Amino acid sequence: MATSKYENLRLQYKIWFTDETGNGLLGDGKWKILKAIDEEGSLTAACEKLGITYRRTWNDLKSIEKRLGFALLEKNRGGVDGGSTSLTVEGQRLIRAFDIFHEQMDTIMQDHFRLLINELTSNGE
Amino acid sequence: MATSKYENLRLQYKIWFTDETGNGLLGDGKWKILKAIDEEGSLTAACEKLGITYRRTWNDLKSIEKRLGFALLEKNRGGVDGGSTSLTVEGQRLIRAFDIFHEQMDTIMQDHFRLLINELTSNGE
DNA sequence: ATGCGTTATGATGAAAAATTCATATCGAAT
DNA sequence: ATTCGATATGAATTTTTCATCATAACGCAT
Repeated sequence: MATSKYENLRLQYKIWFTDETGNGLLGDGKWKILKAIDEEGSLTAACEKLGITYRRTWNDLKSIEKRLGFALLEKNRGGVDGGSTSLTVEGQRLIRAFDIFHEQMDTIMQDHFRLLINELTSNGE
Repeated sequence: MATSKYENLRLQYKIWFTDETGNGLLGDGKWKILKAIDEEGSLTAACEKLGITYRRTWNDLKSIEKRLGFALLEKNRGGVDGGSTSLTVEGQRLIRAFDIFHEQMDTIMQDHFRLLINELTSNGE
């Protein structure tokens, strides 16, 4: 049995943090933004890097700040270079934790998915 | 340290199947619909059960049929009872597989999430 | 042949989300 | 005080998504 109707199925997933009532706090989108900010040191630069609009990103970050109880970002405006945005230590720890979690989930998910596909293809058709 | 800024964080996730190019094929929403159809034996009844519109559901199912290579549903219309919709054997196997996968992921996710929170709360603050 | 309940579809409109455009604010350096 | 580049926001516009309404087609039983 070389091919099966399941062979081109892929698995995708999303994870996100919420508060006790289920309101979204931090998900993949904002996680990527925060990572880019950490690398670039600037919101504007991070947006260019990701190819998303400044306006949109700014809204997203505002909603994070509003919902999360503590600061992830340190913003400075003015100055000779116009300003900058960077992550607080806690922001860095949080995205690092998200990184690790993603790595773990990637492998676990795909492992289990492979098993699932095997089962689907073997016992039937 | 009784409380921490992380203590009311929760984790949520979504999984879905796609084709090789990332187009969504089957996710939680359609999975629930299919389950309801399997239980009710009718699209109309399934929609009422879930509290969603027939029109919407019908669109969703059409998109599944279009993208997936094989049939999940067996539809009959007319007849004394007006008609019916049921799952094919393969449809049943697929949603059963989704069930199992979800169960596995639920426990794995929460286990790893707990570890993550522990790490966040212990080494820092 | 007609009545019934279900599947099948088009058309319209409302609501929400995303994008675009414009503009204000800030502060170090000159 | 003026310049400059980045942050901060409002407002309008477009796009996308979702909900509603109306209506056709179907086929078994009577």
